[in-house]
Amino acid sequence: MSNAARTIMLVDDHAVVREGYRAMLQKQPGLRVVAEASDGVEAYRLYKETGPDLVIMDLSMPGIGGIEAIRRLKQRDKRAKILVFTMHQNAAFAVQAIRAGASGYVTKTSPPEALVHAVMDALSGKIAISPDIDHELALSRLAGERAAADLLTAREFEVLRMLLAEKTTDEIAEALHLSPKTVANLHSLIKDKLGVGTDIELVRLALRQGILTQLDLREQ
Amino acid sequence: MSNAARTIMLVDDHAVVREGYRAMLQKQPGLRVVAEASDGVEAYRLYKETGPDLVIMDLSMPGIGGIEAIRRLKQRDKRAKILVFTMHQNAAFAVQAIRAGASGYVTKTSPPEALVHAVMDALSGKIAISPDIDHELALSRLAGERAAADLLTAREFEVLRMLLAEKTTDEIAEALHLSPKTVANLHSLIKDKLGVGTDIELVRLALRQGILTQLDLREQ
DNA sequence: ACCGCGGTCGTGAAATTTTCCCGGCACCGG
DNA sequence: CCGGTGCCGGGAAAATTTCACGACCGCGGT
Repeated sequence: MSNAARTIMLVDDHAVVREGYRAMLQKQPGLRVVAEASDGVEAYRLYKETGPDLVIMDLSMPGIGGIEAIRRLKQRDKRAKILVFTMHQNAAFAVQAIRAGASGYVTKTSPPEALVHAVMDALSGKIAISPDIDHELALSRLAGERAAADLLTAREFEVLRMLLAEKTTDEIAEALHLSPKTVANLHSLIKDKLGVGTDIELVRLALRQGILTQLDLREQ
Repeated sequence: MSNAARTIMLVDDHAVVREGYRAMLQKQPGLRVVAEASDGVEAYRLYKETGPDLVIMDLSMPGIGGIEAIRRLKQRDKRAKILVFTMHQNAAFAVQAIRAGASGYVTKTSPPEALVHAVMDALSGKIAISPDIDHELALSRLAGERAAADLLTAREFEVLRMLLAEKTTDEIAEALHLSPKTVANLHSLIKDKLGVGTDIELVRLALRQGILTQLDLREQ
């Protein structure tokens, strides 16, 4: 064990949560919080300045989301260690985060020890996953629910995104320079591939898989 | 001012957030956290035991949600003071919470002082609303977006709920002992009344208005 | 009692959309 | 070159959505 304290940066848009992190982490000797950010771009800036040993990051944040923030941090510093700590008990998010380069995924419902434990794991290079997420992942595998992104071609996925965001078939057709007919065909094909019967199921699936996050709904 | 410390109960399913509350509140003299609960039923039990001056409560919790928890607490003790502190920057939730009897609604993105301030307001009998929610409310009024529940008749609302939850028109028809034709008519009428063109917009509206919460999506 | 009104339920027919099957085109690996 | 796959759209049948209409019921006012 090294003598020097390991440095940590906190990234969460809720001040109260950052306070909570601090209260939990400062009980642990050998850890020191050296920076706090409330969104992705601030996190990037502060990372450059302070170069912490570990970043603890939430996923849902204004501006660029947590996933994108992870990607950018890893792009800048391949060895950056980022532990995701979020309320989303959603396997799809965990998969995305790990793919983006996260060193671990812990949900906020976990007991305080779990966070400390995960921090230690991450610092020593291990990947830490919450038991509840492990379970979710296992379930989704068992259910054979494949990720929409894997199942659909790029074109189909694009149309799906627009269906969820835009309004009518015709608008999508114009935006993509396609015949309305083709969009309708794709719409039908997508539902077929994803195994849903109605548009409402489609939206629900998209939400489960994190294609459409709640946050997206508010903007528009 | 009374000499005795005002007592507070924290209700939030995320341990880290409760830690955060504590760190923020203990800086304030005259406040004392006397109980912590992680869900609605536990909150109810502890309220009976400890009878705090103020309850700080999150909305999204396992089991009975925060809104229902507020209702039950107020039912037991009409004078209970409950301050909602949540991540949901959603006017519809705020309206529901206040109607259920909450003494205030503050979002987690608010600066720490805002929470302390709201706590003081609530303790002195005032109703505290976050500026961002005020703004949301104003916007929704301006947009003339009426609550779906007000706009629809009981029957229509029932069908809407089932559309969002169940699957096909035929299944709803059977469950409600209606002709499939009638359900289709209602479906059409609902979209007309709510001013949406597609089912996808319908789901998004339902999410905005809190008719369908994200949590509902996971269960089923 | 009578009326008007709003909500509910259903029918039928037209308009639109969804679905299904098809062919053409381009690209890629064997 | 050929088979497989993705992409783009046409056409026609099938299903759904929409619209107009009528009937019933409960309710309050006159």
